[in-house]
Amino acid sequence: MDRTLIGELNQHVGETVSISGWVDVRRDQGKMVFFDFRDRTGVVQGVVLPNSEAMETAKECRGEFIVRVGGVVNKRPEKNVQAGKVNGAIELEIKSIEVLNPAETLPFDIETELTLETLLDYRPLTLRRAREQAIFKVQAKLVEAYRASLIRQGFTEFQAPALVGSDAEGGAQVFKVEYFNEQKANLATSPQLYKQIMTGVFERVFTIARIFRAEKSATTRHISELTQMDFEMGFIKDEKDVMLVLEQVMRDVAKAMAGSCADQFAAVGAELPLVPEKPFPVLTLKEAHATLGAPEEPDLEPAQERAICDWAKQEHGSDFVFITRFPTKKRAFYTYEDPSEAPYSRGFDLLFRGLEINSGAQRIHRYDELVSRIESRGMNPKHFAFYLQAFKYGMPPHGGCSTGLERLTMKMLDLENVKEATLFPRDMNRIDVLLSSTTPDEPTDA
RNA sequence: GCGGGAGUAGCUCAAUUUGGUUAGAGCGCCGCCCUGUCACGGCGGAGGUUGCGGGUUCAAGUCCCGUCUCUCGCGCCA
Repeated sequence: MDRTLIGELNQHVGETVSISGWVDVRRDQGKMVFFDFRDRTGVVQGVVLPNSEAMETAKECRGEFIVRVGGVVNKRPEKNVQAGKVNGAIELEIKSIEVLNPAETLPFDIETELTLETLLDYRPLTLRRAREQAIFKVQAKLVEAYRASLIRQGFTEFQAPALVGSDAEGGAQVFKVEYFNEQKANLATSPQLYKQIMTGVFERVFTIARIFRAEKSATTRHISELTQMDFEMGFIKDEKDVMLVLEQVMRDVAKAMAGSCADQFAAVGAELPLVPEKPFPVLTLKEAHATLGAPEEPDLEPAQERAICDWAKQEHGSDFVFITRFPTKKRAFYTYEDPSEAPYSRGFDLLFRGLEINSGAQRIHRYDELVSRIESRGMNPKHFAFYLQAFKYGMPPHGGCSTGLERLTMKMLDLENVKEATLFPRDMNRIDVLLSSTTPDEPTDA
């Protein structure tokens, strides 16, 4: 018999069906055994009645067993209806159970609170929890919405390389890689330079790239491998054009969350993002410090980021707030500075619920200017020759920005640690070794 | 990198303040019972080198030193 999905069982009341999935919970009452079964579409209760042929197998089944279950979809008696619960009005009267694969007892309790360490040590299993499923469904939807919004706005997606030849940007700590012929290579810390090159090709581009940072940071918002959602666009007047596109992306993302992730937000206990009808509030760095009654500094401290976001929520009903006009010396070398605006540059950060989730700017587009900026930062333009070709041969005025996917997911769902928003987080002390249990003799798929 | 907090059963935590008999609980697991449960319930049971090493003491989970790990904040960053 064909498989019926659990989420569609309510359309098959009175029919004999076959479902396949996991044993979520078993409640053995002696003469009767109840189960909750789950598949990708939902959960349903099954009941093995006294004297059923399935009883012997039912007694053997435990949590996480993979089973194929045959039975009849029944309406529940009135007094047994579970209001508000998925499939709460039906149940499966079990006629047969086939164990497709047994399972050992899980080393943790599936639906109780776990420490971060346990959560990550048993990641292949903890990801099966309803909460974790909700988090990564939301993350998938964030990527989908980001991509859809930019495509709608005329952007072309491209794939950025993760292996790069030199530490072009400086600043961020890099992971070194042994390359062919004793050459040195690094893992990319950003797709930035390739993104600019591609702007010279397609005018409006974006990439969703894995990047790697070897910073020795132990915080709730740092990981060593992360996903950066970047776009870059040509023919802008100034950084405000970039901010407008980003704001539209964030509005589309928020709309997607409300439209298709309400259940997931409820499962995690998070609030949907607060998006103002008016444009997102914008403060210069100077104004931000003034608003907080703090002395002017070259950047916002984490506590100040949280305070400004509280202010934006109170005064503008917005979970989002832009900060602009950072000192040029605090920004990356390619950041544009108009002489009339010095020493401030045309960069911006987007704060969301107390955290910087995006950083962007208008970029330098003139070759000579870029070369002299590189030199003034103590770097050698020869090392950037590959990149600089794009600027020597016709590069439009342009700008772009970069969103950290894990941070966005974290704040979207009000999670306490970015690692909760990362499927397989890498940090100073954690990297899973998938092949550690295989001996050299043992062939692997890798 | 700097500064706090923590490490006790498979999981989540008590017991540490003020050192003192046999280190407890809930969940999970195993056994028995249970015909309407839905975190089912009841009875019973197994399960511990208190992260590791050293020290103080008649006596250390508890105090001291070292070390490893986790965690939070700062720096830095997305």
